[in-house]
Amino acid sequence: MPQDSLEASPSPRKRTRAGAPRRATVPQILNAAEWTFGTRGLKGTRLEDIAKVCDIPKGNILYYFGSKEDLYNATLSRLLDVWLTDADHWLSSDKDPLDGLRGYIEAKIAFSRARPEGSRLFAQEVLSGGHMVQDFLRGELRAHVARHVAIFLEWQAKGIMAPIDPTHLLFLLWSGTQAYADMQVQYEAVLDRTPLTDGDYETAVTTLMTLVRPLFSQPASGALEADENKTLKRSL
Amino acid sequence: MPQDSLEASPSPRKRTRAGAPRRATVPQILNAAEWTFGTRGLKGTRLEDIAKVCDIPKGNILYYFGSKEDLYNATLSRLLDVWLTDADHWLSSDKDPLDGLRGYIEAKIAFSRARPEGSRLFAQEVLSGGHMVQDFLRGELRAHVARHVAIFLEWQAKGIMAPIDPTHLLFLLWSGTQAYADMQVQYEAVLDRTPLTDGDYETAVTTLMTLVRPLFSQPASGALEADENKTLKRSL
DNA sequence: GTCTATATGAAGATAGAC
DNA sequence: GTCTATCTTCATATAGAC
Repeated sequence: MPQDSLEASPSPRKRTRAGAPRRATVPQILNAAEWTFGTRGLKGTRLEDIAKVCDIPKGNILYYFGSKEDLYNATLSRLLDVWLTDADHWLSSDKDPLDGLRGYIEAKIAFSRARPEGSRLFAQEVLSGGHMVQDFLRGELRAHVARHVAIFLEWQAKGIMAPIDPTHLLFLLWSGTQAYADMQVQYEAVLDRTPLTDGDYETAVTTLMTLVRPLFSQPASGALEADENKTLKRSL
Repeated sequence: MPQDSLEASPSPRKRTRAGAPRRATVPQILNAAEWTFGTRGLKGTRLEDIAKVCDIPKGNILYYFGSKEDLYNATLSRLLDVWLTDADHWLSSDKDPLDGLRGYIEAKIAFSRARPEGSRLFAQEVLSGGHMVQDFLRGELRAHVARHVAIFLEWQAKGIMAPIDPTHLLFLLWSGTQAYADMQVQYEAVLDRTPLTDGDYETAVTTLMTLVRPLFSQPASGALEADENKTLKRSL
């Protein structure tokens, strides 16, 4: 029940069996809120818009959540919960690096495709200064980064990964994958396709993998095709 | 006078020598608007905020620009003008690919650093559906992409560039560089530095170059350092 | 041509009905 | 416990003063 943590629930004292409408409505509101906040921002969103999507009177939203800002926070926190856990387990020091990275990249791209509004919501928030997610950024996210950086460093210590700044590499993986949600309309306009196709998202993964692969190559398989006749052993 | 194109100037019929306050005030307003719109979005921005920065009464803004939306459009269009021209000349088929790419990447990062609000303004706009920049996306930007893609394809035809999707590679260059403006607070939180240092931005460039370099390697210089003793000639 | 006081409208929150 | 009518605030835009 991650989303309940921030919810201003009006005294759920006695374990009432009522609240059937509540259990149905609250997640519905959160979904609609994620969509609307993600595309229109906090200020750009009217509670009535969310209400209309849910087909409920706008007052009800303020009944379930105390205020517009509270709803915004609840929506954000539900999102952040999914986020990290989703891609976190892909990278570990014992797995094959390239397999792990491919899984990570595919997971991030899949998220951008499946829940673009979520990605956009977070982007909107960070873009606007990220005041609502300061704790998250300085806490959970920093820990998440530290874990992944440690893995990269381990690989580099073992000599199986090229010397590249681990943190900035992560930044590039984030931005490259999330942009397929955040900059979606830009990409659609450039590619002249709405929506983007399966093939487009596959190409996205392939392109990222092509850039990442040489970091692990002995020496550089895949950079140029049809070229397997080269020195395959490295100095280590 | 790019910004005048969208400006609702009230009948500048007779070539009046007045407008001295105008010439001083209008750019000032546009600068303040770029900042405010970029960090708070269209809806999140109050004309009074912009007015306060410029130290003028808020009514004046509506005098110079017809409406809030008109000011927003003017701000956007001034930004887009700078944008493409800025990095456009770095890539050309006769230059050395890696030099060109380094120039391009450095220019984009420099822009992210020098004018982060501008980058954020554009990001906000695209994130929100990009309705105000549809023409730009489907016109100038698409042409810009076509030019660069053509160069990449030429390099690939010559066999000096690895087979990677040119458009998606561009996407990654954009997202990777712009994120240093758009996701600035996130990066600052992760790196625990505010603001980011010269070194951080240098590392950003280096990291991107490390990923891009193998695309042009004979066969893969730079992927792992201290390893210049390998086959330097390719099959072509 | 430049600036200011006022009107108009919209959206969030509250209090009270069911 | 759930929902709705009303209040209040606040920001844009207008009209008119200087």
